[in-house]
Amino acid sequence: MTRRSCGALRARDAGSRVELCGWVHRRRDHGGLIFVDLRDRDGLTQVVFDPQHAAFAPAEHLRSEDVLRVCGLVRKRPQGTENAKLGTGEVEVAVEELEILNRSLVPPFQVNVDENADESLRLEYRYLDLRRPRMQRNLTVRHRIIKAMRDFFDERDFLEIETPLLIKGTPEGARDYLVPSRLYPGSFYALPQSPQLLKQICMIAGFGRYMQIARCMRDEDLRSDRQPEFTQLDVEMSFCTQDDVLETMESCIGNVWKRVLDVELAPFPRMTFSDVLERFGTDKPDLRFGLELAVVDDVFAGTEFVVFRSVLESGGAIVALRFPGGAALSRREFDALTEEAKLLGARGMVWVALGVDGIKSSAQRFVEERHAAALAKRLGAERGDAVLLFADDRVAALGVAGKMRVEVARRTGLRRADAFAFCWITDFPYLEIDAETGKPVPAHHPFTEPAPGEWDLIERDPLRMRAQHYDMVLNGYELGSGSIRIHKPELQRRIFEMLGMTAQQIDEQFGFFVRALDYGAPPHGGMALGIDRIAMLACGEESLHEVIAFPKTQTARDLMMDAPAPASEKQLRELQLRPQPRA
RNA sequence: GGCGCUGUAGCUCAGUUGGUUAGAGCGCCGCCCUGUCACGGCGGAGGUCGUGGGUUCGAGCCCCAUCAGCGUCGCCA
Repeated sequence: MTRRSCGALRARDAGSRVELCGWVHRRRDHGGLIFVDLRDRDGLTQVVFDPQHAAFAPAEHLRSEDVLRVCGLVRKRPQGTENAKLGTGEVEVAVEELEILNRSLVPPFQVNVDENADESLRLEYRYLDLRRPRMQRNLTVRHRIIKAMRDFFDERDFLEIETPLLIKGTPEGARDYLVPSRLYPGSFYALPQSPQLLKQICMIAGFGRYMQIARCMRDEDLRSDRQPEFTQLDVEMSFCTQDDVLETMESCIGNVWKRVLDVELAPFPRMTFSDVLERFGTDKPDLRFGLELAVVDDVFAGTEFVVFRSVLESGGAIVALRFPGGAALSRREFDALTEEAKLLGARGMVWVALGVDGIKSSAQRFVEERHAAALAKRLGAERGDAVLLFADDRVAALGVAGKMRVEVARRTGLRRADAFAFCWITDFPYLEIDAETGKPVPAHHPFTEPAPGEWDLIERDPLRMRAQHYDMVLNGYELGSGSIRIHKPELQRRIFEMLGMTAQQIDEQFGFFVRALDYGAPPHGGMALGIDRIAMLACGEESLHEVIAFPKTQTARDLMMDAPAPASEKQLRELQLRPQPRA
């Protein structure tokens, strides 16, 4: 008698006696014969109860999700009753012994059917939701991804080093989750937004090659692709160039896709930030389809059309997007599309339908055959397509056109669910103008090394300075960023000063780090990739909820545990905390 | 924090212009059935429509507020 999983048995096992443990997936009671599909993580096996055995009577009262141990004889199913849909479908187990290990209440939603429950109900009864095939499959894929990553870096002589969860907060960046200190009332640990400084210190400590599957927390609002608590593949290397990091991370992902999904990835295209913005209107382009944007100021040079003319005169741009087959849209549909564009931030939208019987446009009087021909040529559009035009200041027009590009692709079915289009974005600007203060601030984090030979721009033309910073993008999602770090203490202080920090502030907040740089910090760089997003896309899912065992809702609650929850008086007293009455 | 969508039976949903006893499928309960696998057949129970207020002779439907889930903008160095 051997224990087997519910997905294991095959025709060759016929004749052996086995023990199976699992949940009642479904029961089919024929009166004189009862079939039960027994389920575990591995699959389903049909077990049969025959009236000749003592197990038959209790089997009449089995219900969905009861937990069983059965023993019996594996036998081939009678000819013609095999089930090709099941891996175990050639055989069944004739039950000789039944033990009901536990009963289940009637579940609040059907566990044996995918896709039928409300999100909040699934989260409240997450243990039942996780029993379902979809979540079992997704979490298995997630496990394999993480395993493949660890194996890959182990093979390359990286060391996994755990960094603490209770650390010192940083005022910059995302909002910290704070943990009050009992021993130091009024003081707080912060939970890491990332192990950034700690992994850099690991380089200073001489470990050379670090990786970690790291939990990170950010107290910001959620999205379907953003959780307050997430897992990242965190990597750092010493004595490396940007190309070294890119090669390492690309190989890692290539390995993961090969080992987990058996998909051979092509080399990732590399694009500069300014290039990708011009072509796709975003720094995280979805490259599963073309539909590249075109700036068509020249096509409309000297136009009488007041909207375009005023934008051009004020230094703005007109950005064109091809809509394959879009000429078939009705005016009503174009109007709806225009509204959609406005919701995405467009000031307006001009459409040009390149119909077989001529041109139609929302700016009919100003769009002539020569305009249409020029647009078609620039975009590679054909008769039957439409062209959408957005006029605004350059960045805004590109941005809206970029969002509409994705919408057009969605409508025309160009976003293939089974395609994986990775790319690298490089040469980001080092600084951007802070919208509130109008001052230049680092576009990413302040530990990034400027592009080679561009340090001196910090005095002359800081906004032209580029960063040795890079993003990995997949299907329009940012998977993660990395950079070559500053390793010279004086340069690091320089950046902090540019941020407006005094020497004292630098010492209070980052003193430990700058001091570490003072003691022989090697040149180093690295990257972090969001494992939740990687798992989501690898599983073909559109929400992180589907690849995280116990996710938070959009309001950062755990519906199963009902967290967060108030602390007891005793706990608050010990921490010397007192909740403020609500204003 | 702003805007939007959703909330009706255990679950997924339908519910006409506000008008008697709020429907369906699945699930559940009972009976029957020895080859089903979304088993089948017969019968049955079950909801006052997220919550609170308002308009009205009358509200699932209209209005206001509120809660929850989701989407989106802000935010995410």
